[in-house]
Amino acid sequence: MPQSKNPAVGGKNYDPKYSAKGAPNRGGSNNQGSKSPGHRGFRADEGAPKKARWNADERAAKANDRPAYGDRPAYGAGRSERPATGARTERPAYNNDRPARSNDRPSYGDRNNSAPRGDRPSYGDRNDRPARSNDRPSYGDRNNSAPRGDRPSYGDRNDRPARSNDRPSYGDRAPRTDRPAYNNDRNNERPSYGDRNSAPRTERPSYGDRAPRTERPAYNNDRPSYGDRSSAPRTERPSYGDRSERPARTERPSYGDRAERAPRSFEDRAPRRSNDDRPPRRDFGNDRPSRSDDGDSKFYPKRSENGAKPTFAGGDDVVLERLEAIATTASDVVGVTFGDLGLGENIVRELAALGAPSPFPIQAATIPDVLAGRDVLGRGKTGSGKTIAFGAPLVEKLMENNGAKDRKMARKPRALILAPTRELALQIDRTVQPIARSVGLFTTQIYGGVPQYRQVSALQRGVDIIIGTAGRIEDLIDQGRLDLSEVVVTVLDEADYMCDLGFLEPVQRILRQTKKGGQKLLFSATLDKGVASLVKEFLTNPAVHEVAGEDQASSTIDHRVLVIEHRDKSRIIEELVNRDGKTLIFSRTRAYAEQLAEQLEDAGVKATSLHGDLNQARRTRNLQMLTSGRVNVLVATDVAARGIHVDDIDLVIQADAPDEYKTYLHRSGRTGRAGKTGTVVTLIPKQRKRRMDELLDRAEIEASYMSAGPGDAAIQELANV
DNA sequence: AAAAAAG
Repeated sequence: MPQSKNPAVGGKNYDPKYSAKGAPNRGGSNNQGSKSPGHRGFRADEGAPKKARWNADERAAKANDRPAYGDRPAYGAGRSERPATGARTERPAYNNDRPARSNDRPSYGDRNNSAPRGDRPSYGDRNDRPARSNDRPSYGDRNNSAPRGDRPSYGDRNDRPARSNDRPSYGDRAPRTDRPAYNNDRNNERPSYGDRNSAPRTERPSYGDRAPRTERPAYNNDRPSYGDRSSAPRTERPSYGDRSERPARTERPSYGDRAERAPRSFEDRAPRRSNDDRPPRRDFGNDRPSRSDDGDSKFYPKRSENGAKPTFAGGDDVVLERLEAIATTASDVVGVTFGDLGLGENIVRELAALGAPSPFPIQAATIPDVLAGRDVLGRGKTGSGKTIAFGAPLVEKLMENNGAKDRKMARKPRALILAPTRELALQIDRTVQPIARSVGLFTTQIYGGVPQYRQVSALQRGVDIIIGTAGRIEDLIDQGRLDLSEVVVTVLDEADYMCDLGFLEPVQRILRQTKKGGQKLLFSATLDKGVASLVKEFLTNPAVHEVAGEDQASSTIDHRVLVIEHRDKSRIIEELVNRDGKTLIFSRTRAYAEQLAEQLEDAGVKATSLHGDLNQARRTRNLQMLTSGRVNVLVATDVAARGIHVDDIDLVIQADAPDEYKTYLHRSGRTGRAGKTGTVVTLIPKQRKRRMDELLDRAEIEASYMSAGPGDAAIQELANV
């Protein structure tokens, strides 16, 4: 019997709860509900709301219903026993696969009452958890809130008048969103014990360090709080999300230098490789230019002397194919300030505080057009400052038309930023939020994997900018809790990726919910014709920008290909990772990422993993572990390929070679940042050599090949580059 | 194959 993910209705495994997944018409009023009243999927019948939501009591009851630990699936249970893919939270934790772990620690039964392990405060604290909601200080901000259990339903919350006054700045609050909600974590979604175990016990410095609650993944630790900001020495400030994705001002190659380098003609650049990276689309038909046309500069008009900008003919497939763009060179922006570009004083000041005193080329190129209200396609290589390129003018625009004066409750959001992964959405918010706050606008993150409560309540208080991922945004729309009809600016970050199979349709559905004629901004380091369908439907006469002189020749990345025997892969990786400095390893599958991380840990390497089979709390925490340096090695799937910034990754290992040149570019773009050097090592079996050649060719990357086996000195040298 | 939704 085939393992269909979408069994036919009535099939043995059919579960109405999941039937709407991915279907264009979601919220499926035609779905069957459970016939038994006690079942969570029970549908009382026609008059009922389309989704019967649990109330607090039901939730509590549900929590109590949970089987005792002893009744749960055996810890040794393999993944195959896991329920259908959809049921993430219920699945036995990963670490079930980690038999080694459980040996060196007491049984679960012992654990609850056991004495503190190492220097970690007693687990007693944990067992007391239910009490948390009472003494937990942070929610005290919401001074009047009833205890969780009694809290009014979401629908009632509009009535709370006090909110807008005592609301702490979003800047201060942000970490909470990230934090797995207590209730959920404990009652519904409590990380399985298996999950917990996988935290590297020995390295865990203290309980406080590891609980997401105290540690607040990613935020406070890494940078001074907003309050402290002014006093924090700018230069010492660690990366700030995307901001740091670009070279530190002081360290990047001077523009003068870059300008002097014989500028590689724009004609040679990216568009060429875009031509045949995917099967011909019907849209492009016979008009697809052959590769030999590439050098024909008539497709790439340069900026004319009078500065007149060639325009992009929206809907013209041939032009889009070539992604005709205005190339801005670094020398064009010398001496230009953000103020010159049309940004207001507050924003300019905030940008400086964020470490961006003057615009980068991609920013200088796109900001005026965004402010002018045009649709924009922007391409700038990884770490070239794209987040600010759209974030800052977006805020400026929102402020101009309407302003921050109108802060009424439950106002509808006016801008939307879509990202492909939750981590990226978070990171974008870390950059955009302070800019927005500097002019009194609010942002909120809307992404899955965390309870929706906080997101919904933020919406009900009223936010101006939404930053999130497709699934949860659609979910909230379906629930009637999110209304995009006033969204006048929409940004797609990693826009080409958002047009990939699986993303395109949700993105289209979301864009259709936004205000007609609203401005659309599409950005990506590898922006190409793949966005054609979106451009055609949603954009009007977009301005297309890219930055000249950003090619591999100017890169600080050393690309290596290691031709190896497949059976040696793990050992070679172990040897490569035996070094100082942060290493990011990409794996094709989640399972291998997990396995490899475990293997490295067993070998004494401080390593962890990042992939979609982890719950969001773990994902955030594990990424933070690399950021903070608590681990040196992160093994990730392509969830970490795009946009994610971690300072000082100096080695990227591709345990599995990517299939697409764009993936290669994005993965390798995690290193060599801030003008620092970085190395990318791709492991391939020799039969893959030819494919690899083609891929590198398309990516316009020059890499050196080398054959190696375990123990070869060459590997140690590589590790120490 | 991965990613993106569950109160």
